[in-house]
Amino acid sequence: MLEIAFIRQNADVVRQAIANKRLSLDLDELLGADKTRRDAIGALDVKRARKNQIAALIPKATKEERPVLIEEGKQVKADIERLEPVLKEATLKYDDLMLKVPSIPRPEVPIGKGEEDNVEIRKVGTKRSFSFKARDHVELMTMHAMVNWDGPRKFAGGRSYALTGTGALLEVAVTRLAIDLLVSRGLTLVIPPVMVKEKAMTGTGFFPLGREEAYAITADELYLVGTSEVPLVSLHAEDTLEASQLPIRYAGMSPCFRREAGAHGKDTRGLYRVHQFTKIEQVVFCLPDEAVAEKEHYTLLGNAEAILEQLEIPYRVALACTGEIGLGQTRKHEVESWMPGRDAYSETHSCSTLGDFQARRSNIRLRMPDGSLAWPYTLNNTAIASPRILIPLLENHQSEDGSITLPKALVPYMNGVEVLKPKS
RNA sequence: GGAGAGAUGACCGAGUGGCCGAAGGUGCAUGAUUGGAAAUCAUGUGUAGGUGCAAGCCUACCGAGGGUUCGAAUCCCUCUCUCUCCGCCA
Repeated sequence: MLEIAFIRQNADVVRQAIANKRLSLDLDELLGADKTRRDAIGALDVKRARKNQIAALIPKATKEERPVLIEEGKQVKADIERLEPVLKEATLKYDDLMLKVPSIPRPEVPIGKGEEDNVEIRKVGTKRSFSFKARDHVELMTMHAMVNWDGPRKFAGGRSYALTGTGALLEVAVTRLAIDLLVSRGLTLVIPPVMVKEKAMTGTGFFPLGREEAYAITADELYLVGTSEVPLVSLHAEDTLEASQLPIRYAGMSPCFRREAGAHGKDTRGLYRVHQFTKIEQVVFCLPDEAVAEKEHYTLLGNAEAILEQLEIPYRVALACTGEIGLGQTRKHEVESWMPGRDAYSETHSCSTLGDFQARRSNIRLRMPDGSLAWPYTLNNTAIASPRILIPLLENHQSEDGSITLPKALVPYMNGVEVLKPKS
């Protein structure tokens, strides 16, 4: 969320950000709502001031003055009751529009529409060239009985699955590997609630625009989170943090739920796009300083890369263009792992800086050493998301007979097993 | 799920209709005192919005929302959260 004063003074900058992020918000509508709201506040404050004056005068008034004042008080009360709905309506509209104002992308973010406009930063690792016909993860996982495909689709619907046997063990293994790496690098592991109130979704920027993406538990007015970023950031909602507490670095572990409402018919094969997955997410709160945030951003990116390195998965890092970064993000790097079955680098990690966007929305304050109040910056990045990460893991480490040679770092997490042999 | 208690400023805590943004205490800050500290004394110490060049002024906020009243921290209703006991349960 941007500050209204900033929006008023930099309307063109905000308009440009709206256009570059491919949003449809009409800024003039917001500025109009702001004007209406401020006019209403002005008119109402005058009446309220008079109300308070009268209320203070009455106890001191003489018998004769009293009825006159009470009469005026009634009149003022009527005026207030007439003005309040005007303000309320203006405020509702204003609040609604404010939640749709994007943060301003940082200058280095390339302007563009879609994925094709993302800028590749680097490629790491070498794509394997296979001397045999490589299988995709669906074939491999089927050979290894790592997944039950059909059962869940009957009782849980499309895009559902059950990891079984070594498939399930692999998820536990990569998850634990990621946790250990992050903890060794100073992050605090958190297992947060995954059912949250609307304000957590709004506070982190996923609502209102992403409402269709979330599962709602209507009976209890709760929502299933699509990432532990939501509860981890919300952990400090309404708090005032001390500057000395920062940076706060969390590693969240949670199931994640996504309706994939806008992706019907897309990526339907296999486990690339599913409704439920497990993710270890990194979340950082830091001082509102671009240099500090930049350092944290690249540290988070480095953590993700270290995990891919341990898993011996070739990947590339791209700087997402304006059309591909979210409402609140000011900069996003995508880490795309090489997936031979798709013959493409595909997103497995997403590293974002959000500036004070989430802090403002979630009302996370920061007490600076000089006593002043500020808003901390927040950042996040995937550490590992499974089963998606199993796709490059299995596909890149397969042999001709379908067996999987596990990367060294993963072996201890698989009880010393080095090679997984297919069941059939 | 049932019964009860509660929610006031950084913290503790008073306040059951009017001059209460809120007593008192603690903490914190500044100053005085001191060789220095403690103690003591004095002063100050919330957030947000509106307006103004500024000093300031006005408004809102005593868990949240609504109601009664000329006037609500205080009365009424709804909700949320916390605690205690009972029940159920991994």
